[in-house]
Amino acid sequence: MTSKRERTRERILETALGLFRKRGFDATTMRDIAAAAGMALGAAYYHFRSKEALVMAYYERNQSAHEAAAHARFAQASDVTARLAAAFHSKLDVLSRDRKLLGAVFRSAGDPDDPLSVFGSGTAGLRDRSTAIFAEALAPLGLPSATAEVLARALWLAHLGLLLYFLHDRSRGQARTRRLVDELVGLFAPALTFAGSPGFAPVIARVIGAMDRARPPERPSARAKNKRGSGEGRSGSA
Amino acid sequence: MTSKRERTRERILETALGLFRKRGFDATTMRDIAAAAGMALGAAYYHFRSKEALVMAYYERNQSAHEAAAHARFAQASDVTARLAAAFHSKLDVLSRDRKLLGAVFRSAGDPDDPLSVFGSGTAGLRDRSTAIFAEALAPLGLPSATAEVLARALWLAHLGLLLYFLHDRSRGQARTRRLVDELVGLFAPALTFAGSPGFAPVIARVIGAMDRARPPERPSARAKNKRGSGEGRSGSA
DNA sequence: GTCTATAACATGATAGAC
DNA sequence: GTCTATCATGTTATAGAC
Repeated sequence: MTSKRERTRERILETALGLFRKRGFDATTMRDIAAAAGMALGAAYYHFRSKEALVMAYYERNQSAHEAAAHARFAQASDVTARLAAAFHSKLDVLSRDRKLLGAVFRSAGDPDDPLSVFGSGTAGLRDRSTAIFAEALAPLGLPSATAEVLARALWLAHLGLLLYFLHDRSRGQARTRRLVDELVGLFAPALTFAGSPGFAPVIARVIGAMDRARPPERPSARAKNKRGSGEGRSGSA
Repeated sequence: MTSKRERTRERILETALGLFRKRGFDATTMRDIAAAAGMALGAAYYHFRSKEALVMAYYERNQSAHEAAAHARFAQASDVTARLAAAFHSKLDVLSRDRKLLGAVFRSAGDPDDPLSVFGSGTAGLRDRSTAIFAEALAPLGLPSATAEVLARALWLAHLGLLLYFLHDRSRGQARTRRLVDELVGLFAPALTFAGSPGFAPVIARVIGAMDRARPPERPSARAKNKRGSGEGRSGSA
């Protein structure tokens, strides 16, 4: 039994996505969404604290879709080249209708205080799930776990870049992005085969060391939603 | 002799940067800027068509600073490892005070229609200048020009990633970012030495081919400033 | 051409009543 | 949970002073 809360949330999200797809993210206002969902502006904000939160909710849902799609493809793909291509292509498949929304995901990337930043702690769960798919793609290599983890993270990063490319790609059906995936996977996947060989151990160790030292210590998550430094508005809970 | 126009522009930009640095980009309003610069809101907009345009003006200026700083360092650095480190570190030097502004640069990255997007045609000039610095760092290798160009572009891309890391880096003096530069440069620069050797020619050719096919054809620059699909506002020049 | 003063607008977001 | 104000801000517009 879905609660009323959930049903309302769903209705808002569905309505918003429809409008985003049709007009784009910026051209769709929260008032449009609320009106189309048959409720007042405030009600929409009650369920989603910001317009970008709607995109994040969508993205969370899509993560599940990506997992399903990737797993389906993985079942047919045993070698790493095919599995990597499967991981990337299935992501593109899942997002194909929604390039217009995708930009909103990146908008907060450069703001460390934004809870919705792709790199922030607020999205860690989603990030881990996404990274896990790439780890699965690499599974047949049987790499040491530390190596596999580093590679999966690197692939997740590359996948972000790919989405950026995808989003800017005006070729029909984003054919260029599709080809780019094939070319890059074809180029680098064979090299990965060597990543487990003993000769590369020192290199791998060095990369792992560098990435470990580089990884920021998890901060206690500063829940700073207030952009306006002074403008406390009327939120005066003195 | 600087025109009045230029002097006023300078004053606005300087004031804005001061406020951005102190309070951050979002917390600084155009009204604040105009007031602090001792002029009316309209005057600020007369000189800068948008708030982000201020950031871009700043970025343009910083590009020049980076060129100067990098060249100064290049004069002392002959081997590629040192030159690459110089290129990256000088960029960080130039931006060190301004991490709070940097986020604004990335905000529009995911919007293909935004003239200020780092990947868009509106910023092509700045992008080329920035890429050129990395090409200079590689100069001692004497690589074929096609190879050098591909590598320089790749480095420019990596440098964007570095800025993203820099911006999120909360370590004191962004020490982690500094170390990351050293580690990555130390790791990859030696490998670049082989990029010119005949054995790697086929690999390089393949990468160049992939990147050429992937590069989008320069579009005739759709100067779309109008985000709101329908909202023509009052600009009704029927 | 540069700027002031002021009003207006659309939108994202919030507070407080019901 | 939902609605009705109400706000702050980016941005545009207008009319005129120098």
